[in-house]
Amino acid sequence: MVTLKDIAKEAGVSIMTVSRVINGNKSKVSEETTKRVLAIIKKRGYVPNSSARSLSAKHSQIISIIIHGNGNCFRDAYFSTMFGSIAQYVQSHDYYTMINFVNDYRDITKRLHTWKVDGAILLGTFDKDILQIKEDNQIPLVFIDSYSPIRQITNVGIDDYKGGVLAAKHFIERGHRSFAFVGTSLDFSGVTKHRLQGFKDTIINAGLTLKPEHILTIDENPNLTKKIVHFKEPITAIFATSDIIAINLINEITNMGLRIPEDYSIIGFDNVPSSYYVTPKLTTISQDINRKAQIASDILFRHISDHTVQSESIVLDVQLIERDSVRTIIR
Amino acid sequence: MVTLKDIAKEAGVSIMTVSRVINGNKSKVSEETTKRVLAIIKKRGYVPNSSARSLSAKHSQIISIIIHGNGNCFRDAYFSTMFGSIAQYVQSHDYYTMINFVNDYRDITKRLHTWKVDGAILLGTFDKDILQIKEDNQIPLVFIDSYSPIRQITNVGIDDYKGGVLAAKHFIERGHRSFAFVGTSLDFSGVTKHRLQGFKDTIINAGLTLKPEHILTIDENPNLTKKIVHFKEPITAIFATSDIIAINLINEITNMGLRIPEDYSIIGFDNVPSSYYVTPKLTTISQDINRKAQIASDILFRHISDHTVQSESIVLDVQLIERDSVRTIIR
DNA sequence: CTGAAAGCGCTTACAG
DNA sequence: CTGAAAGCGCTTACAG
Repeated sequence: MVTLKDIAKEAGVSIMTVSRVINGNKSKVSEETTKRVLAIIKKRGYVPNSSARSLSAKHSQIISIIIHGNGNCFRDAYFSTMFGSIAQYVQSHDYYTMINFVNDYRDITKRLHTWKVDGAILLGTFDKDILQIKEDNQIPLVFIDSYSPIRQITNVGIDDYKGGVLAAKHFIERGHRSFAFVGTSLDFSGVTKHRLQGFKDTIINAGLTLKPEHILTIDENPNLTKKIVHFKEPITAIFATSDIIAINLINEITNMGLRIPEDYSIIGFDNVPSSYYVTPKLTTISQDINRKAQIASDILFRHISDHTVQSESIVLDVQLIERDSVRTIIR
Repeated sequence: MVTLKDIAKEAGVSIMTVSRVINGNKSKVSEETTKRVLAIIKKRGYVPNSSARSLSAKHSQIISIIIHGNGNCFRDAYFSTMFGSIAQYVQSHDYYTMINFVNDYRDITKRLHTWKVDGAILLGTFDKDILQIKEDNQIPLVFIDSYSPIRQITNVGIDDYKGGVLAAKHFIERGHRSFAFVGTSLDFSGVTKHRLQGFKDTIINAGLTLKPEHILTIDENPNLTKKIVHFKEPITAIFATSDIIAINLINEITNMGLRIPEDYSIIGFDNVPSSYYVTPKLTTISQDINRKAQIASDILFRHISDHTVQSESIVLDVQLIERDSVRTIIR
């Protein structure tokens, strides 16, 4: 393994000079020396030892992507597209990315500290533990899609409330009067809560109602579709909190011999590619995943290069993409 | 930042003793001391400094997942499911995973050496550079889906040839006599080549032909679908080298006012969830992604714990999942 | 079962 | 523009 020392020896300079050349402090080394050292580095195929650098410099050039959940998250197109996009940005900034799955927020600290990670992007729902996470880890932290009463955090999210509003409006405009909402566990996710709130508020403002028994979570309802089909008071419109859920619903309802959108109209969320390929093409609330990833990365690196930067919350817009899964009811 | 030294001082022992406790060399430390040290570690929230450990131990507990391509790979459900699954296995083995995108194989060496990575899993097509990669990086390397004339490499793949055979057989059994093949660039991918070979051989063995002009790559044919529809000698059966390609074909053909499977029958590859949700449900060649990920991880860790283990190539089986995208032609 | 010494390969801080 | 010294926080190898 070739080291700084080897290069220095061959170049007839001290290791400090080589170190400076490598770190691009060109102004401090004569051009001639720089050239010579660079040539030797290239010839010998020298690669700096990142561990040694981290140990003495007290930072690592590592960004951690913290994921609340496990590897199965990657089955969700929204999630994996976001992840890929972030990882790409991190690498293009010349940082290394580590990936960490966590269930308990306390795992985060260990994983971040042990590598002296320079910053982290947190994907998933950490809502109630955010303050503690922030206190335990005094490095730049960017949350994605988190909700917290704590103001001083940096979060990149979308207007989930508006998403709910748009869905409800669309249903109402199309003549629907009876609704259901399907999401992931409300206990956990601020995202789901806000989508529901927007949906509900809009319905109520229109003088209609969203019955509590028509608000369902996939986690607690193994026979979700059956339940919906057998509601005491039948409904015609279903708002699902993700395209994955919506597509599953379409599939199960269709398998029961019913039709979308004739029997049930459905709106999804995320606008993943599958929402376009499913039959009928899914009407959905779209968000710009790439933009979200880019903004999150940009903010993170800005915070890393200047620790005095204030925390900021970015809320991206959403819009309804009208396709074929909502029918018009004429009375 | 609390260090070994702090713990040692508080426990009234040397740092060596603390080090031994941390690394689980219980046999070498008295039970009483172990207990006391452990308690202090917990109390102080001590986390070992991985950089320091790497520097002196000359290994890192880091596994690198090397991806040939960029962040957009994660848009492919096959790819991202595989990735998530591997990352999960790595973490459950108490290793850290780093993710590296590379275009040029020479990037690999730098990224692996700088962190003294303990092992790597390589996703994507490295076929022609494999020998060089292996020589440059003397650590356990597991390739996934690579093809190389080099025998002494460790690869986990599937029977791509058989996949092609199964597709051709199915088409022929269903009365098809004229075929097209759609894949990614043949220059690059052994996977594609073998799928094509199996497809072609089977067609030829049945006394039929696969015309060279009916073998298309998506990279070099922007108007792929149009081309297919306007073949001089029309075809009825299309074998696509991935579900993504197949689903895109279904969509574009449908948009042109033609029908699947009535006008064109299609078989995909991978059996990703979307293949089930698309209309018509896609007949496809399925592979067990999770199993592939698990086997690759297992082999990697076996090689890490014992460097003398021989390289091995695993070939997993594939099967045809019959759904609704192939029609029966009765003559 | 326990510890003192040396060293891993860098950077920081200081000196010239 | 260049360098000698000290130190980052661990592990290895040796000694007892």
